[in-house]
Amino acid sequence: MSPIRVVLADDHPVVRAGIRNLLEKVVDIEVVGEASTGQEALRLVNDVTPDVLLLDMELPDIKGTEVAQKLQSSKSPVKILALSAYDDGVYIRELLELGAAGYLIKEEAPETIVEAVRGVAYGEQGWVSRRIAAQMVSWVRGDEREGLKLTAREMEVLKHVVGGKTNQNIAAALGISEKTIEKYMEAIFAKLGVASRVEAAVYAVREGLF
Amino acid sequence: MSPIRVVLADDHPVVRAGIRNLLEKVVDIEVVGEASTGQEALRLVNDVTPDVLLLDMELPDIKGTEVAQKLQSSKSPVKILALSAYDDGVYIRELLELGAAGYLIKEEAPETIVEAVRGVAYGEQGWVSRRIAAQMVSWVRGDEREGLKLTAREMEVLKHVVGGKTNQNIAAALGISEKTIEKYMEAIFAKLGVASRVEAAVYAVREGLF
DNA sequence: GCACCTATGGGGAATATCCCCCAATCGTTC
DNA sequence: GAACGATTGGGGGATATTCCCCATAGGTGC
Repeated sequence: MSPIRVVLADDHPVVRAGIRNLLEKVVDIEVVGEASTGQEALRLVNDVTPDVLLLDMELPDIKGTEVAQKLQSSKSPVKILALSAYDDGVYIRELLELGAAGYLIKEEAPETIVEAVRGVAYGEQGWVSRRIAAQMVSWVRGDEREGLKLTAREMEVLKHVVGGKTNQNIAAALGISEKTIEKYMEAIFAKLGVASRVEAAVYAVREGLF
Repeated sequence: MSPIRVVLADDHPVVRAGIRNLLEKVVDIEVVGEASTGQEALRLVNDVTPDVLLLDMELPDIKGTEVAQKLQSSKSPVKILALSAYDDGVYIRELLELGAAGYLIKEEAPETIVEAVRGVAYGEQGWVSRRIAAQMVSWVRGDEREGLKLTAREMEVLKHVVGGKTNQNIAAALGISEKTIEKYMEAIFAKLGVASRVEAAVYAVREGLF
């Protein structure tokens, strides 16, 4: 059987080296490319058509979720195995909804990563870390607060809030009315369950939304 | 000559594996221990007395700066080489003031890490990444804002700000006038170099002040 | 002793924020 | 085609924030 072909995407050379070393210890996996940015990752996947893309969420240019989205819409057959330092709910939800085959956190034991790569390569879906699984339980278990998901526009506004912008600034930046920004603020507060822009910003930073 | 003995402290197994692999490729370096928490790192350094401690700043239990401080006050001869994903000024300053031998960012090329370990082991001081060096230039160059350090009271106020409290709330909580809180806010903004409570809160969360 | 920092407070005014009210358009979904 | 969500916008008003002005009292340092 031919080996599983893997592309690594992570902005830290050390992390890439670590994973590459890890995967190449086993005979049935071959690392066929490394990318340090989202753009590179997309290009590489197109060029070398790997079986699995090990995709870090914290890339400098494009967000991991966007990379996944682009691959999904381009009907790429690559299996995406997301890798993140954080177990933040928003990312996980988004990723899995975008059809990622799995989601691992970096605290994971090295052997688990090998297992996961092998698993998704052979078609397993929903390969997630134990801690992620625990978190997903809470979503299913009653507190399925639909509101958690911000719209694209709301996320954009929130990003500016975190950047310390005033409603006026944000309105100018987005080219829409300040009144509309106020509307978004209200929606954001309601969805995040907070009562002020400061709390919203703190929430966003803590959850690693940006 | 006996090899350089190194202890790795990082909460991500993958990162540890990567660095270990990297360092063990060269004959004059030996990894004699791995820690995933600050406590473990402290214990390991005492037990195996390595030459160099490669210390990640984002540990789950104790902050990297505290680990450095404890080692410093216990007169440990270990050379601390700080490792962080971020080039944030506060950490760097604190670390270097605590006598860390160097500060690397994870974006660093693998070979540089080997060089840095070797450098500090042989007594070099102030081994920093190029990007860090660039940042330090701005500190030296005139804008030597000593004010960066907040007073105890200011920290207390800032903590409440992060908690989403209004000036009125904070005044009530601290049993002082709202007007005084306003004064503290102005001082905090000036010292942190921000222009609003939102920015101050975001700064505090990002720097892990609480 | 005098300068300096920390902590405390008042007055006033220009903005900014937040929370209600109201509404239209466009796309998807049932 | 009707209902829903996403996006856009207006009006009005109660608070909150920020930035100036001013001040006093206590501690530390040289």
